[in-house]
Amino acid sequence: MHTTWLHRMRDAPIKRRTATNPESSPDDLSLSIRAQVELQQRIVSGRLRGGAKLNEAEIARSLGISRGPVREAFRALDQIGLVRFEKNRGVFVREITLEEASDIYEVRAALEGLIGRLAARRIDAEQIRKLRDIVGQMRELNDTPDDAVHFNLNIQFHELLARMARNDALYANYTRIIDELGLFRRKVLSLDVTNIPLSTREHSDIVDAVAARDEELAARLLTDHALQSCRRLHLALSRCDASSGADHPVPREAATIHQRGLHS
Amino acid sequence: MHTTWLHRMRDAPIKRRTATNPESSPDDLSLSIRAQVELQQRIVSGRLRGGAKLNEAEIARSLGISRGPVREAFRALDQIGLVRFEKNRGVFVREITLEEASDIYEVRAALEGLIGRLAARRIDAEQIRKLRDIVGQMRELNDTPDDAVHFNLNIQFHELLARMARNDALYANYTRIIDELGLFRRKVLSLDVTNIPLSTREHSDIVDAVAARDEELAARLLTDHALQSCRRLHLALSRCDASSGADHPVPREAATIHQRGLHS
DNA sequence: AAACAAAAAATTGTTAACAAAAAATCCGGA
DNA sequence: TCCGGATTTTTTGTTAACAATTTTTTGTTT
Repeated sequence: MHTTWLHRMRDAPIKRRTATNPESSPDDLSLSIRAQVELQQRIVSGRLRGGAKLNEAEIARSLGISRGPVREAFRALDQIGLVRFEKNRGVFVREITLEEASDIYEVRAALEGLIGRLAARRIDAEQIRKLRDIVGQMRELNDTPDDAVHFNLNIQFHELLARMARNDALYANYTRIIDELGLFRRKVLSLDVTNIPLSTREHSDIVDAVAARDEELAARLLTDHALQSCRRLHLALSRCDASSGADHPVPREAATIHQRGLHS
Repeated sequence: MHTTWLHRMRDAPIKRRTATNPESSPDDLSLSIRAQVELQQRIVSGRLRGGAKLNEAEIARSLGISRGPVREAFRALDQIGLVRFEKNRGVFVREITLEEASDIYEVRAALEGLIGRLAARRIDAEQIRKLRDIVGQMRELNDTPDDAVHFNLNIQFHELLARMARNDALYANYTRIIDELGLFRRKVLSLDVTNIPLSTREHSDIVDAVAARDEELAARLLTDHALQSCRRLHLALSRCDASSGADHPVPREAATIHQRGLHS
């Protein structure tokens, strides 16, 4: 339930304050949450690129709020892994190395496996129809390839499947990882790393496995699919190696908690 | 590297500001981070129990700081899933239902599988010795059972193994999930849900598999081990069902982002 | 010009005050 | 005694001011 309100917000963004629906006004969201949503969108969509410095006062001004809520949003984004604190120096959009991306892809592959298993167990006919619809849209791109469109369909497909697994913790962890990989979006989109017909075929096979309720096969296909994506990325990146050398403010040391635990 | 500084802090807490080591002073940590560490420990250790309300002013006073950094710490803890915001009502230590715990255990099982696979691939002799040492300590408890001690050894074992997988993203996600399950600590410890000899045997088998570099076996054993834990918890909880009815401030609705993504 | 030091400006970390909402208290009436 | 409503108190959400650190600029020297 509460795991999906933000996505619902995207699916049905027209909800405004009305007499019949007085509680969905943006006033229900604290300023720090609104700031977090805004910044998260800017980062994941690639409008704010990796390494960029986020100026508290400037952002606060641009959002029409004060610095307090902005700082709170920063702390949340830091935990998500989209942003990085450096004490007395500021916060920066996280930059991801190829090694880190590979690590994340490995985790994603593990989660995809579980998603496949659970989705195969719990999916219903209507949901299968939705998946096949997306695959159909992918097929149409075989004639007129458009990497950006395929990219979005791909994300849609996997996000939908993740929801169908009906495991809130899994979904939350999955979407967080996808957002983290979104830091790579610009690089991935610039290199046209995807073979659209091949990718479409893989998605089609996945739907078939899930529809057949073959948990093992669905798990294996989805795991391999994620690992393949990682591998393709590697190959493409190693091809054009010494390409872009961007100059960002050089960090010195990270002083944050990020996402690790205690176990006292 | 930066994924482990907090744990290193626990391993060697004596480091103070010295001429030779001037940078490890607590002054390097912002107040919000110190607040987060403190609160996280209190929650994960069970000193702050689920549903408890966290009063900003009171906590700020007890830590000798102002409310600003405390609020920032709250936002971070909210993202981790240890705390829950309710607008204009306050923050509460998150309560976890059995269903949620099961979901989290499923995710944990998937991650444990990957941990087993990678650890089997990358572990070295010294690390194997460390694992066997922990298993040895577990065996000593067969004579004088102590659930709390076994609990800690168990966590130590898995935390160590997670580190040996040498995948920062995996480790970060794993420890976060363990902390989340720590919200269950009180319940788990109250019921003596673990069969110590059996558990010890399972850990011994896991070390053997990893030491033999059998990735498949290690992955399977660790996955099953996690699922078994979940199952045992289920059984124990269904046994003593209508036990404790605590009365906490009743929440109304969650208004937070928690850990989900956007994908604009 | 280049390099260094000092001063000035900008930015972050922290605190304190203010505004608004919720919770607790008080009080009158059935 | 118990219930409902108004008032007071407490607590949260937000902003603004202050302190401390870093960055930039300026000025001087070689």
